[in-house]
Amino acid sequence: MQQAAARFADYLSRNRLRMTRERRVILEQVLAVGKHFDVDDLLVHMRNGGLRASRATLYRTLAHLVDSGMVHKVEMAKGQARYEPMLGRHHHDHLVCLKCGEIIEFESPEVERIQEEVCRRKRFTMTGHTHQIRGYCRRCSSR
Amino acid sequence: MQQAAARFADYLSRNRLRMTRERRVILEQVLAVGKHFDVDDLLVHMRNGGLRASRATLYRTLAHLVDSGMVHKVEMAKGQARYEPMLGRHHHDHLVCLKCGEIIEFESPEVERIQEEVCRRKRFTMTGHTHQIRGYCRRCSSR
DNA sequence: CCCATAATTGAGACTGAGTTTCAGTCTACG
DNA sequence: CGTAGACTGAAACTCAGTCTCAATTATGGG
Repeated sequence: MQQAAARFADYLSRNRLRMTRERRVILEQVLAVGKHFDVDDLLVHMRNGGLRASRATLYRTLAHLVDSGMVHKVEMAKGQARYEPMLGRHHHDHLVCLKCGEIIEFESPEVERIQEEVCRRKRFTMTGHTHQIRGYCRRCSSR
Repeated sequence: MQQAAARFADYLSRNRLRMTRERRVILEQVLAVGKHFDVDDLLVHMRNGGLRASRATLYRTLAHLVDSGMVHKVEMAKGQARYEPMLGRHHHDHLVCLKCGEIIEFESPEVERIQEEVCRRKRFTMTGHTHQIRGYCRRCSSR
């Protein structure tokens, strides 16, 4: 947390942005909710803790956190975005359960390698990717 | 086209749905615009041809075409959906140029294989997936 | 061939996620 | 400190897509 705050502060100052109370609170809460939350989860979590920030500020701050690389944005179908803190975590992709909404992570260096190969072949400069597998998790499948 | 119409008619009757003028026109236009269009492309294309259907009907009919497997829906970031006819075409994924919007297709049986392997390991029943690589196409990269 | 029934349509209201605006507030450099 | 310029919240707005409902139309049975 100390470290995260420092890193965010660093990002902010490098971009002539300011460390405000709202940004401090939001960073702290993002770390507290843990992985795979959406803006409403965060809002509820904050209110439960007696804290608040407007939706607009939440979106604005999340954008900065994403920009700084401290948080990843995961685009789900129909434009519902979820976020996950990436503090020293590895890149990974997701299995998404269509029934219960569970999100399971997976990583595959092999897929990464193939992606790079594909880009090389197509002369494409990759800046990012999304790889999502949809279906039913173990629990939901068996019912 | 004949074939496509027959296939759609078949899908409709199997689902107690009706073959209306609007649906006929939309199917025809979907095939005419070719690959990777969004709803506005389709609407414009139709108006240029002196044809029309309401937005609501367009969305409803596209949903049926997707359901019948004749068209695939490609979810882009921020909930902008694009569609592509799949008449006897192979499954594939996409490279998306962030600058000019070009969409390049790629397929990788190897990735498919890995996906299945991942699902097996996680006891996950896959019903579909999205695999998109974002970046800059050859032309946009070199500028 | 015609009718009744149920599906379909279009216009426009509505939704939900996210963005923008703008006046008042606050941060932090000098 | 003071102040330029960044930040914030409320509310208006945008955008893609969905829903409602009254009027229209396809279709299967007689």
